[in-house]
Amino acid sequence: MVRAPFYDKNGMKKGAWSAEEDHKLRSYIQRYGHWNWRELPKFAGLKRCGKSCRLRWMNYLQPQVKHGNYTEEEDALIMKLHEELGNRWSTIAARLPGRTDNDIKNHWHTHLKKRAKRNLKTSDGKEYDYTTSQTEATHNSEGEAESIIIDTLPSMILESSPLSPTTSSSTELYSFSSESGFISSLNIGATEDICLHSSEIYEDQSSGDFWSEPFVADNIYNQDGYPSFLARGEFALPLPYDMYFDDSADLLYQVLMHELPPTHFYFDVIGLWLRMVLADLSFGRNVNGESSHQMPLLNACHVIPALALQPPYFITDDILILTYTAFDITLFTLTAAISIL
DNA sequence: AACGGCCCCAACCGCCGGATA
DNA sequence: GTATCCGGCGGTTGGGGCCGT
Repeated sequence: MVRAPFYDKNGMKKGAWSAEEDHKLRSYIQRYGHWNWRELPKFAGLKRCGKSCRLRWMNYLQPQVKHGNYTEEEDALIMKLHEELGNRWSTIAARLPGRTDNDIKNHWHTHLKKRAKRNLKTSDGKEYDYTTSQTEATHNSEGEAESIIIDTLPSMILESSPLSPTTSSSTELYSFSSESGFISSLNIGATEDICLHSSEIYEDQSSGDFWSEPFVADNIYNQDGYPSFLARGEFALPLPYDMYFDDSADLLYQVLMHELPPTHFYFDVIGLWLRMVLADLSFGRNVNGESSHQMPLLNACHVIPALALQPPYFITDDILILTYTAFDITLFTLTAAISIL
């Protein structure tokens, strides 16, 4: 029924999606939203292009999406709307909750197109009375009228756009994690996990638990959503604060490289996280410092708590905390903790 | 049972418009 | 004003499944 999976010349997987891929994509989006389709597969641990991920999510994985089993009233509505709008499938889909443009398009070509032709012929020149058909169809067996719901179902998924500055506070971002109710199973404190090199971390994406598992450390945040150790002032910047205001993630990464012993086994892992987060933040704001619709704060949200997670392992007496405040991400302060043993 | 053709639909592709740099 | 990026849209395709011969 679907195309056999294969890899293109760029190493991107194409063709049918596996259950594991579905699980990774669904888990990631349900937890962090889709902030940038092109970047998303990297963080979700998928070897797919962003477009493919978007398509898979929009047409198949979204929880409110219905498959098949078109009702008579849905068929009638599609035929009526198609007569009015033509092949504007997305517009038609917007009028049918739970149905996607692709699904409606397929349904039209495989079922309704023939029926429309047949209706035109059998009605002997008379137009098919969609209104009558719909009215009849919307009465159930008890004779009570059922209205066709036009409004889109409220999505349970946190959408990334538009993410207004008002909703961009760190408090709300962190509470998103908490309200989702996921408990971290990331046992990063275990010796065998700590000793992973960053390249192994990347490779481990396919196993699921590194990137796909949530990072939550509720007890380490104060009521403002900041890490409690940060609120207590238990940090110091190794360089003038202005040094950290820069668009370049690489620059800050270089600072870290200079400040920290590169042989430290934490360094690769945390440096990698920090690099990714900073790249996201740079990417997510425009020249005026305004957050754009592509703001990947949700991604930052899922990375940052991890940095302060498991206090016995990351919060030690010898700790370096770097604070990077994006210009107007509304008091959102990115804090990375680098443990130096 | 074997074969071939059609059906169905998930997924791909190319293009477009809007936003941003 | 122009270039680039990204998401969205609609047309098309690939191939497994079904059905008739």
